[in-house]
Amino acid sequence: MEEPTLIRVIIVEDNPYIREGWTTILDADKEIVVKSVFRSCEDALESKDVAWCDILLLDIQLPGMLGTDGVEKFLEINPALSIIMISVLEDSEHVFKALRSGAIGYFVKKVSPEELVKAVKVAYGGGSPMSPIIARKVIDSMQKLPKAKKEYTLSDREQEILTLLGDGKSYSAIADQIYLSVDGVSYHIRNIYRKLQVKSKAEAVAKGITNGLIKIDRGE
Amino acid sequence: MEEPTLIRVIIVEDNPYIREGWTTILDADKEIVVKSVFRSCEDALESKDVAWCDILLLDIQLPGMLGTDGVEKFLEINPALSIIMISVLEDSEHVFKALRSGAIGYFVKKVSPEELVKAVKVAYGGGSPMSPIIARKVIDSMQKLPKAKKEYTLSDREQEILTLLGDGKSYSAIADQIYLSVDGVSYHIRNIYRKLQVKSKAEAVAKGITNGLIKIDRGE
DNA sequence: TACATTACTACCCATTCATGTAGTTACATT
DNA sequence: AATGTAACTACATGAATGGGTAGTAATGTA
Repeated sequence: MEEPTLIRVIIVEDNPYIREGWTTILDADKEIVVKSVFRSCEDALESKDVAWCDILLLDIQLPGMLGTDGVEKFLEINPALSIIMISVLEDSEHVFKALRSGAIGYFVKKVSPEELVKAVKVAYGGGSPMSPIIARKVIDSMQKLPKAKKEYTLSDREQEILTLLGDGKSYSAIADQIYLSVDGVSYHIRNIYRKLQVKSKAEAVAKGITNGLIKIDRGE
Repeated sequence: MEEPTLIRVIIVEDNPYIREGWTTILDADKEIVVKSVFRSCEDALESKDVAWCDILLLDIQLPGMLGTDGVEKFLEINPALSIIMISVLEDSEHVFKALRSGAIGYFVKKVSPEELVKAVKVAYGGGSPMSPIIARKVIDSMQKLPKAKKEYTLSDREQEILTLLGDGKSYSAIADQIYLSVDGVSYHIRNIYRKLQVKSKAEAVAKGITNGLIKIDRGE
């Protein structure tokens, strides 16, 4: 019987040499045990081991379902699974697709045995194993999006009202909610329009969201 | 005269012990030279060294301007500067503020000498040095945002019109632009409202943007 | 062929919006 | 004490909006 502290790993990789190489490397570590090995997402998804294991090493270029597409399916079965992509592909497109789908780490196949073992342990410990180059791609993408925002300066009251406009509220609904006359609301909205250089609710909301002026609740 | 291949580092940190410790550690490496050391962003920003160096190690909790606020100022002076935050603070808020402002790496102060040296070299090599735990926070935030989008299926015509609504166009302006009667536009907008479960332009635009239905041009 | 759906046109109407003008009150600056 | 400004209230008005109803041509489906 194995110790309960062993890190249980599944490998999905079509190349038999790499597959066996990884298995050997990981099994050699006394904290890690490779539970199952598959050559496609389809095979792995049929297995019951997915629900029991901790870490999944997943290739992207596989016969049948691509690894990036498999990520979500594996997580549906076992949301606690930590998926590390290990692929020859290193371009931003694949990296982001994988990470946005729910993978928590990404390595290139030329990974060294030490790195592989470390990656599994890091993932098990709640971290994201990835090369600094991959990390940089992620950081760069974070920095790009919120870039083009002009600095509009709205008062607290104006932001509050703009947010309510984003919820589709009418002047009178806003007036009720913030205890103000309809004309008071109108007063602020005029000022918002002037500052944002717009002339309708829809335009104001659009600029408000794209410039981070409105705190969005994706809750509903 | 120094070799041109030396990695030039600036340190901004108010604690003199840490400051000197880092300097000693980094200077001991033969590829790295610490060019200047400051105890506040203000001091560093006055210096001309910022424009010449490669790496900036920046604390967050400083007297005067916070490191997270300083990031943008340093990058204005030298956009090629790679800024690594090294702070006692590890919460998501500070991590994201720093990284979104333009920092490319983040470490906690208990960083080991080896890690510090490695971080500087990784940053110089175009990577993002950060602990796996920090990386995980970043990945988690990536996965959260585009998550809650329900799949609303709008026709091409509806998307087209919704995008125009986002520009603040009126029914008649849209009608003119896409060669349709005002009532035709009204027809589509009603359907958009039904599908998105909203009842005003502002609300439709808000949902359109947050759910990726509107292609935003931040150009203007 | 009968029936349903889609993409409109067309008309109506109460409500809401955008905007102009004209006060009032409170507070800070000079 | 005078001036200015921010945050409102109040009134007015034409234009735009949202929603209901009805009809048509084109397309697809049973």
